[in-house]
Amino acid sequence: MTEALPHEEASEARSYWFDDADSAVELLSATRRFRSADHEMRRRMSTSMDMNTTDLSALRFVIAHEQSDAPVTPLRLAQHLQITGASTSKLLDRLTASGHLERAPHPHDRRSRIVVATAHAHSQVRDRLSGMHEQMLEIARAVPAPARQAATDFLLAMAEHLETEAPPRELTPREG
Amino acid sequence: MTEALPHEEASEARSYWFDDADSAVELLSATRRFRSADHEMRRRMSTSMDMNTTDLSALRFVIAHEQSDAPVTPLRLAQHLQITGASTSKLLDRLTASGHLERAPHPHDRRSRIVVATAHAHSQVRDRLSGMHEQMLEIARAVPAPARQAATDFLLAMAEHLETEAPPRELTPREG
DNA sequence: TCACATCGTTAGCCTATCTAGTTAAATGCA
DNA sequence: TGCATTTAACTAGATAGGCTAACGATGTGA
Repeated sequence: MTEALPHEEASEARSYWFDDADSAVELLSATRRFRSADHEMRRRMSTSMDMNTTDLSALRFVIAHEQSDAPVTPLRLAQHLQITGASTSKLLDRLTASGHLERAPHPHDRRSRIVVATAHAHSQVRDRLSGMHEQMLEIARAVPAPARQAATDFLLAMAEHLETEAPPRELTPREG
Repeated sequence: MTEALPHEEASEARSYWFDDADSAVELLSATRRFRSADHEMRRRMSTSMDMNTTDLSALRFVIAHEQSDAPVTPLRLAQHLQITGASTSKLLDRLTASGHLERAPHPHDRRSRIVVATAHAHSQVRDRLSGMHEQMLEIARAVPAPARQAATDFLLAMAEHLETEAPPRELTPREG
Protein backbone atom coordinates (compact mmCIF):
# COMPACT_ATOMS: atom_id res chain seq x y z
CA MET A 1 0.00 0.00 0.00
CA THR A 2 0.92 3.61 -0.36
CA GLU A 3 1.44 6.08 2.38
CA ALA A 4 -1.46 8.42 2.53
CA LEU A 5 -1.62 10.87 -0.27
CA PRO A 6 -3.08 14.11 0.99
CA HIS A 7 -6.60 13.45 -0.10
CA GLU A 8 -6.60 10.00 1.39
CA GLU A 9 -6.68 11.07 4.96
CA ALA A 10 -8.16 14.48 4.81
CA SER A 11 -11.53 16.02 4.90
CA GLU A 12 -12.26 15.83 1.21
CA ALA A 13 -13.57 12.32 1.35
CA ARG A 14 -16.07 12.89 4.09
CA SER A 15 -17.35 16.11 2.68
CA TYR A 16 -19.21 15.04 -0.44
CA TRP A 17 -18.89 11.35 -1.08
CA PHE A 18 -21.51 8.77 -0.48
CA ASP A 19 -21.54 6.66 2.62
CA ASP A 20 -20.25 3.68 0.76
CA ALA A 21 -17.38 5.70 -0.65
CA ASP A 22 -16.51 6.49 2.91
CA SER A 23 -16.39 2.85 3.82
CA ALA A 24 -14.31 2.17 0.73
CA VAL A 25 -11.81 4.74 1.93
CA GLU A 26 -11.74 3.08 5.29
CA LEU A 27 -11.12 -0.24 3.64
CA LEU A 28 -8.13 1.18 1.81
CA SER A 29 -6.85 2.69 4.97
CA ALA A 30 -7.13 -0.63 6.77
CA THR A 31 -5.26 -2.25 3.91
CA ARG A 32 -2.49 0.25 4.34
CA ARG A 33 -2.31 -0.34 8.03
CA PHE A 34 -2.17 -4.08 7.57
CA ARG A 35 0.60 -3.65 5.08
CA SER A 36 2.73 -1.64 7.38
CA ALA A 37 2.07 -3.89 10.36
CA ASP A 38 3.22 -6.84 8.33
CA HIS A 39 6.36 -5.02 7.33
CA GLU A 40 7.10 -4.16 10.93
CA MET A 41 6.47 -7.70 12.10
CA ARG A 42 8.97 -9.06 9.62
CA ARG A 43 11.53 -6.67 10.85
CA ARG A 44 10.98 -7.48 14.51
CA MET A 45 11.08 -11.15 13.74
CA SER A 46 14.31 -11.00 11.82
CA THR A 47 16.09 -8.88 14.39
CA SER A 48 14.87 -11.16 17.14
CA MET A 49 16.45 -14.03 15.23
CA ASP A 50 19.54 -11.93 14.73
CA MET A 51 19.47 -11.84 10.97
CA ASN A 52 18.29 -9.52 8.24
CA THR A 53 14.91 -9.76 6.55
CA THR A 54 16.31 -11.27 3.37
CA ASP A 55 17.96 -14.06 5.29
CA LEU A 56 14.78 -14.78 7.19
CA SER A 57 12.79 -14.81 4.00
CA ALA A 58 15.29 -17.25 2.53
CA LEU A 59 15.02 -19.48 5.54
CA ARG A 60 11.27 -19.52 5.31
CA PHE A 61 11.40 -20.28 1.63
CA VAL A 62 13.68 -23.24 2.17
CA ILE A 63 11.53 -24.63 4.94
CA ALA A 64 8.34 -24.11 2.97
CA HIS A 65 9.67 -25.95 -0.07
CA GLU A 66 11.72 -28.69 1.42
CA GLN A 67 9.22 -31.44 0.85
CA SER A 68 8.38 -30.20 -2.59
CA ASP A 69 9.32 -32.05 -5.77
CA ALA A 70 11.75 -29.45 -6.97
CA PRO A 71 14.50 -29.03 -4.39
CA VAL A 72 15.70 -25.57 -3.47
CA THR A 73 18.94 -24.69 -5.18
CA PRO A 74 20.92 -21.49 -4.72
CA LEU A 75 19.66 -20.30 -8.07
CA ARG A 76 16.05 -20.88 -7.20
CA LEU A 77 16.57 -19.02 -3.98
CA ALA A 78 18.18 -16.16 -5.85
CA GLN A 79 15.19 -15.91 -8.15
CA HIS A 80 12.74 -15.94 -5.28
CA LEU A 81 14.61 -13.30 -3.33
CA GLN A 82 15.39 -11.26 -6.40
CA ILE A 83 19.05 -10.97 -5.62
CA THR A 84 21.99 -12.18 -7.66
CA GLY A 85 23.54 -15.61 -7.39
CA ALA A 86 26.61 -14.02 -5.91
CA SER A 87 24.62 -12.42 -3.14
CA THR A 88 22.89 -15.71 -2.56
CA SER A 89 26.21 -17.41 -2.16
CA LYS A 90 27.11 -15.01 0.60
CA LEU A 91 23.69 -15.36 2.13
CA LEU A 92 24.20 -19.10 2.26
CA ASP A 93 27.58 -18.55 3.85
CA ARG A 94 25.93 -16.53 6.57
CA LEU A 95 23.13 -18.97 7.18
CA THR A 96 25.37 -22.03 7.18
CA ALA A 97 27.76 -20.27 9.53
CA SER A 98 24.85 -19.53 11.87
CA GLY A 99 23.75 -23.14 11.68
CA HIS A 100 20.43 -22.56 9.96
CA LEU A 101 21.09 -24.03 6.53
CA GLU A 102 23.30 -26.62 4.93
CA ARG A 103 24.50 -27.19 1.40
CA ALA A 104 24.04 -30.73 0.16
CA PRO A 105 24.97 -32.25 -3.19
CA HIS A 106 22.35 -32.13 -5.89
CA PRO A 107 21.19 -35.63 -6.76
CA HIS A 108 21.17 -35.24 -10.54
CA ASP A 109 23.32 -32.25 -11.39
CA ARG A 110 26.75 -32.21 -9.90
CA ARG A 111 27.23 -28.53 -10.70
CA SER A 112 24.39 -27.66 -8.40
CA ARG A 113 23.58 -27.92 -4.73
CA ILE A 114 20.47 -28.32 -2.74
CA VAL A 115 19.85 -26.22 0.30
CA VAL A 116 18.33 -27.74 3.42
CA ALA A 117 17.34 -26.31 6.77
CA THR A 118 18.82 -27.69 9.96
CA ALA A 119 16.72 -29.03 12.81
CA HIS A 120 17.61 -25.93 14.76
CA ALA A 121 16.26 -23.69 12.04
CA HIS A 122 13.09 -25.71 11.92
CA SER A 123 12.37 -25.43 15.57
CA GLN A 124 13.29 -21.77 15.69
CA VAL A 125 11.01 -20.86 12.81
CA ARG A 126 8.22 -23.08 13.97
CA ASP A 127 8.31 -21.63 17.47
CA ARG A 128 7.83 -18.17 16.15
CA LEU A 129 5.58 -18.74 13.21
CA SER A 130 3.32 -21.69 13.62
CA GLY A 131 1.34 -20.16 16.47
CA MET A 132 1.03 -17.01 14.51
CA HIS A 133 -0.31 -18.82 11.52
CA GLU A 134 -3.01 -20.48 13.54
CA GLN A 135 -4.04 -17.21 15.03
CA MET A 136 -4.24 -15.67 11.60
CA LEU A 137 -6.46 -18.51 10.54
CA GLU A 138 -8.66 -17.77 13.53
CA ILE A 139 -8.94 -14.19 12.42
CA ALA A 140 -9.83 -15.30 8.92
CA ARG A 141 -12.47 -17.62 10.33
CA ALA A 142 -13.93 -14.76 12.30
CA VAL A 143 -14.90 -13.11 9.04
CA PRO A 144 -18.55 -13.95 8.45
CA ALA A 145 -18.73 -16.66 5.83
CA PRO A 146 -20.63 -14.66 3.22
CA ALA A 147 -18.08 -11.83 3.41
CA ARG A 148 -15.07 -14.08 3.04
CA GLN A 149 -15.34 -14.47 -0.66
CA ALA A 150 -15.74 -10.74 -1.08
CA ALA A 151 -12.69 -10.06 1.05
CA THR A 152 -10.67 -12.63 -0.85
CA ASP A 153 -11.73 -11.15 -4.16
CA PHE A 154 -10.82 -7.71 -2.97
CA LEU A 155 -7.32 -8.74 -1.97
CA LEU A 156 -6.75 -10.69 -5.15
CA ALA A 157 -7.96 -7.78 -7.23
CA MET A 158 -5.62 -5.46 -5.37
CA ALA A 159 -2.76 -7.88 -5.88
CA GLU A 160 -3.46 -8.19 -9.54
CA HIS A 161 -3.69 -4.46 -9.89
CA LEU A 162 -0.35 -3.95 -8.18
CA GLU A 163 1.23 -6.72 -10.22
CA THR A 164 0.24 -5.21 -13.52
CA GLU A 165 0.66 -1.60 -12.55
CA ALA A 166 3.54 0.79 -12.89
CA PRO A 167 6.13 -0.99 -14.96
CA PRO A 168 7.01 2.16 -16.88
CA ARG A 169 10.55 1.14 -17.75
CA GLU A 170 12.06 -2.17 -18.65
CA LEU A 171 12.41 -4.93 -16.14
CA THR A 172 16.03 -5.09 -15.13
CA PRO A 173 17.24 -8.61 -15.90
CA ARG A 174 19.15 -10.46 -13.26
CA GLU A 175 22.21 -12.62 -13.62
CA GLY A 176 22.61 -16.39 -13.36
CA MET B 1 2.67 -12.17 5.10
CA THR B 2 4.52 -15.40 5.43
CA GLU B 3 5.64 -17.59 2.65
CA ALA B 4 3.61 -20.73 2.67
CA LEU B 5 4.49 -23.07 5.43
CA PRO B 6 4.14 -26.61 4.21
CA HIS B 7 0.71 -27.18 5.63
CA GLU B 8 -0.58 -23.95 4.21
CA GLU B 9 -0.52 -25.09 0.64
CA ALA B 10 -0.92 -28.79 0.96
CA SER B 11 -3.71 -31.25 1.00
CA GLU B 12 -4.34 -31.27 4.73
CA ALA B 13 -6.73 -28.36 4.69
CA ARG B 14 -9.00 -29.71 2.01
CA SER B 15 -9.14 -33.15 3.46
CA TYR B 16 -11.08 -32.73 6.66
CA TRP B 17 -11.92 -29.15 7.31
CA PHE B 18 -15.28 -27.55 6.79
CA ASP B 19 -16.07 -25.59 3.70
CA ASP B 20 -15.77 -22.36 5.56
CA ALA B 21 -12.36 -23.36 6.87
CA ASP B 22 -11.37 -23.78 3.29
CA SER B 23 -12.49 -20.31 2.40
CA ALA B 24 -10.60 -18.98 5.41
CA VAL B 25 -7.45 -20.57 4.07
CA GLU B 26 -8.09 -18.99 0.74
CA LEU B 27 -8.53 -15.65 2.41
CA LEU B 28 -5.16 -16.00 4.08
CA SER B 29 -3.58 -17.01 0.85
CA ALA B 30 -5.04 -13.98 -0.87
CA THR B 31 -3.70 -11.83 1.92
CA ARG B 32 -0.27 -13.27 1.36
CA ARG B 33 -0.44 -12.67 -2.32
CA PHE B 34 -1.53 -9.09 -1.86
CA ARG B 35 1.33 -8.54 0.52
CA SER B 36 3.92 -9.77 -1.89
CA ALA B 37 2.43 -7.90 -4.83
CA ASP B 38 2.61 -4.71 -2.84
CA HIS B 39 6.21 -5.37 -1.96
CA GLU B 40 7.08 -6.02 -5.58
CA MET B 41 5.28 -2.91 -6.74
CA ARG B 42 7.26 -0.75 -4.36
CA ARG B 43 10.43 -2.19 -5.67
CA ARG B 44 9.54 -1.73 -9.31
CA MET B 45 8.48 1.81 -8.61
CA SER B 46 11.63 2.79 -6.78
CA THR B 47 13.99 1.29 -9.34
CA SER B 48 12.04 2.94 -12.11
CA MET B 49 12.60 6.23 -10.33
CA ASP B 50 16.24 5.29 -9.81
CA MET B 51 16.23 5.36 -6.03
CA ASN B 52 15.94 2.89 -3.20
CA THR B 53 12.69 2.04 -1.48
CA THR B 54 13.47 4.06 1.63
CA ASP B 55 14.07 7.16 -0.41
CA LEU B 56 10.85 6.67 -2.30
CA SER B 57 8.96 6.15 0.92
CA ALA B 58 10.47 9.36 2.28
CA LEU B 59 9.46 11.24 -0.82
CA ARG B 60 5.92 10.01 -0.53
CA PHE B 61 5.76 10.90 3.12
CA VAL B 62 6.91 14.45 2.43
CA ILE B 63 4.42 14.92 -0.36
CA ALA B 64 1.61 13.40 1.67
CA HIS B 65 2.20 15.71 4.61
CA GLU B 66 3.20 18.92 3.00
CA GLN B 67 -0.08 20.69 3.48
CA SER B 68 -0.47 19.37 6.96
CA ASP B 69 -0.25 21.48 10.09
CA ALA B 70 2.93 19.92 11.35
CA PRO B 71 5.66 20.40 8.77
CA VAL B 72 7.98 17.52 7.95
CA THR B 73 11.32 17.85 9.68
CA PRO B 74 14.27 15.49 9.32
CA LEU B 75 13.47 14.04 12.72
CA ARG B 76 9.87 13.34 11.84
CA LEU B 77 11.02 11.66 8.68
CA ALA B 78 13.49 9.58 10.63
CA GLN B 79 10.76 8.40 12.96
CA HIS B 80 8.45 7.49 10.12
CA LEU B 81 11.15 5.60 8.23
CA GLN B 82 12.55 4.05 11.37
CA ILE B 83 16.09 5.03 10.60
CA THR B 84 18.42 7.26 12.57
CA GLY B 85 18.69 10.98 12.17
CA ALA B 86 22.15 10.53 10.75
CA SER B 87 20.88 8.23 8.04
CA THR B 88 18.11 10.70 7.35
CA SER B 89 20.66 13.40 6.85
CA LYS B 90 22.33 11.32 4.17
CA LEU B 91 18.98 10.46 2.66
CA LEU B 92 18.22 14.15 2.40
CA ASP B 93 21.59 14.71 0.79
CA ARG B 94 20.72 12.14 -1.85
CA LEU B 95 17.25 13.47 -2.51
CA THR B 96 18.32 17.10 -2.65
CA ALA B 97 21.17 16.15 -4.98
CA SER B 98 18.69 14.40 -7.25
CA GLY B 99 16.43 17.42 -7.19
CA HIS B 100 13.49 15.82 -5.40
CA LEU B 101 13.62 17.54 -2.03
CA GLU B 102 14.80 20.80 -0.55
CA ARG B 103 15.72 21.88 2.96
CA ALA B 104 14.11 25.08 4.10
CA PRO B 105 14.42 26.92 7.39
CA HIS B 106 11.96 26.01 10.09
CA PRO B 107 9.70 28.93 10.87
CA HIS B 108 9.79 28.67 14.67
CA ASP B 109 12.83 26.61 15.61
CA ARG B 110 16.11 27.67 14.16
CA ARG B 111 17.78 24.41 15.04
CA SER B 112 15.41 22.55 12.78
CA ARG B 113 14.58 22.41 9.11
CA ILE B 114 11.53 21.69 7.10
CA VAL B 115 11.69 19.42 4.12
CA VAL B 116 9.75 20.21 0.98
CA ALA B 117 9.32 18.42 -2.32
CA THR B 118 10.25 20.09 -5.57
CA ALA B 119 7.81 20.53 -8.43
CA HIS B 120 9.70 17.85 -10.28
CA ALA B 121 9.19 15.37 -7.46
CA HIS B 122 5.53 16.20 -7.37
CA SER B 123 4.93 15.55 -11.00
CA GLN B 124 7.02 12.42 -11.00
CA VAL B 125 5.19 10.92 -8.05
CA ARG B 126 1.82 12.03 -9.21
CA ASP B 127 2.36 10.54 -12.65
CA ARG B 128 3.04 7.18 -11.18
CA LEU B 129 0.75 7.12 -8.19
CA SER B 130 -2.35 9.18 -8.55
CA GLY B 131 -3.95 6.94 -11.14
CA MET B 132 -3.10 3.96 -9.03
CA HIS B 133 -4.80 5.35 -5.99
CA GLU B 134 -8.00 5.97 -7.84
CA GLN B 135 -8.00 2.49 -9.23
CA MET B 136 -7.50 1.08 -5.78
CA LEU B 137 -10.46 3.06 -4.62
CA GLU B 138 -12.47 1.58 -7.47
CA ILE B 139 -11.47 -1.88 -6.35
CA ALA B 140 -12.52 -1.08 -2.81
CA ARG B 141 -15.84 0.23 -4.08
CA ALA B 142 -16.36 -2.97 -5.99
CA VAL B 143 -16.58 -4.81 -2.70
CA PRO B 144 -20.29 -5.22 -1.94
CA ALA B 145 -21.22 -2.68 0.69
CA PRO B 146 -22.22 -5.19 3.39
CA ALA B 147 -18.90 -7.00 3.06
CA ARG B 148 -16.78 -3.89 3.30
CA GLN B 149 -17.01 -3.58 7.01
CA ALA B 150 -16.13 -7.22 7.42
CA ALA B 151 -13.13 -6.88 5.15
CA THR B 152 -12.00 -3.77 6.98
CA ASP B 153 -12.37 -5.49 10.32
CA PHE B 154 -10.41 -8.45 9.07
CA LEU B 155 -7.50 -6.34 7.92
CA LEU B 156 -7.47 -4.29 11.09
CA ALA B 157 -7.56 -7.42 13.21
CA MET B 158 -4.68 -8.86 11.23
CA ALA B 159 -2.77 -5.63 11.63
CA GLU B 160 -3.36 -5.55 15.32
CA HIS B 161 -2.32 -9.15 15.64
CA LEU B 162 0.92 -8.53 13.77
CA GLU B 163 1.59 -5.41 15.76
CA THR B 164 1.34 -7.17 19.09
CA GLU B 165 2.79 -10.49 18.02
CA ALA B 166 6.20 -12.05 17.88
CA PRO B 167 8.57 -10.30 20.17
CA PRO B 168 8.16 -13.28 22.49
CA ARG B 169 11.12 -15.54 23.07
CA GLU B 170 14.40 -13.97 23.86
CA LEU B 171 17.46 -14.90 21.90
CA THR B 172 17.56 -18.66 21.86
CA PRO B 173 20.79 -19.66 23.60
CA ARG B 174 22.58 -21.06 20.64
CA GLU B 175 26.29 -21.11 21.28
CA GLY B 176 28.16 -17.88 21.98
C1' DT C 1 22.58 33.30 33.60
C1' DC C 2 24.00 28.67 33.09
C1' DA C 3 23.44 23.75 32.70
C1' DC C 4 21.22 20.71 30.00
C1' DA C 5 18.25 18.98 26.18
C1' DT C 6 17.34 18.87 21.33
C1' DC C 7 18.07 19.21 16.23
C1' DG C 8 20.72 18.48 12.36
C1' DT C 9 24.99 17.31 10.63
C1' DT C 10 29.68 15.13 9.94
C1' DA C 11 33.08 11.36 10.30
C1' DG C 12 34.09 6.76 10.22
C1' DC C 13 32.62 2.02 10.27
C1' DC C 14 29.94 -2.22 8.89
C1' DT C 15 27.41 -5.17 6.00
C1' DA C 16 24.48 -6.65 2.22
C1' DT C 17 24.31 -5.91 -2.09
C1' DC C 18 26.42 -5.53 -6.91
C1' DT C 19 29.66 -6.53 -11.14
C1' DA C 20 33.21 -9.15 -13.12
C1' DG C 21 35.69 -13.04 -13.50
C1' DT C 22 36.79 -18.24 -12.29
C1' DT C 23 36.05 -23.19 -12.06
C1' DA C 24 33.49 -27.33 -12.77
C1' DA C 25 29.97 -29.83 -14.91
C1' DA C 26 26.40 -30.55 -18.42
C1' DT C 27 24.96 -30.15 -23.18
C1' DG C 28 25.06 -29.64 -28.20
C1' DC C 29 27.20 -30.34 -32.46
C1' DA C 30 30.68 -31.73 -36.25
C1' DT D 1 33.75 -39.09 -29.98
C1' DG D 2 35.96 -34.49 -28.88
C1' DC D 3 35.47 -29.54 -28.80
C1' DA D 4 32.63 -25.28 -27.95
C1' DT D 5 29.06 -23.37 -25.51
C1' DT D 6 26.05 -22.84 -21.66
C1' DT D 7 24.95 -23.17 -16.92
C1' DA D 8 25.68 -23.40 -11.69
C1' DA D 9 28.07 -21.87 -7.93
C1' DC D 10 31.53 -19.39 -6.07
C1' DT D 11 35.34 -15.60 -5.18
C1' DA D 12 37.21 -10.81 -5.18
C1' DG D 13 36.61 -6.20 -4.90
C1' DA D 14 33.61 -2.04 -5.15
C1' DT D 15 29.55 0.50 -3.69
C1' DA D 16 25.72 2.12 -1.03
C1' DG D 17 22.86 2.70 2.75
C1' DG D 18 22.55 1.81 7.23
C1' DC D 19 24.77 2.51 12.13
C1' DT D 20 27.21 4.93 16.40
C1' DA D 21 29.70 8.72 18.27
C1' DA D 22 30.77 13.29 18.50
C1' DC D 23 29.96 18.22 17.57
C1' DG D 24 28.05 22.99 16.87
C1' DA D 25 23.99 25.75 17.16
C1' DT D 26 19.85 26.68 19.26
C1' DG D 27 16.12 26.35 22.67
C1' DT D 28 14.61 25.81 27.66
C1' DG D 29 14.08 25.48 32.68
C1' DA D 30 15.98 26.37 37.31
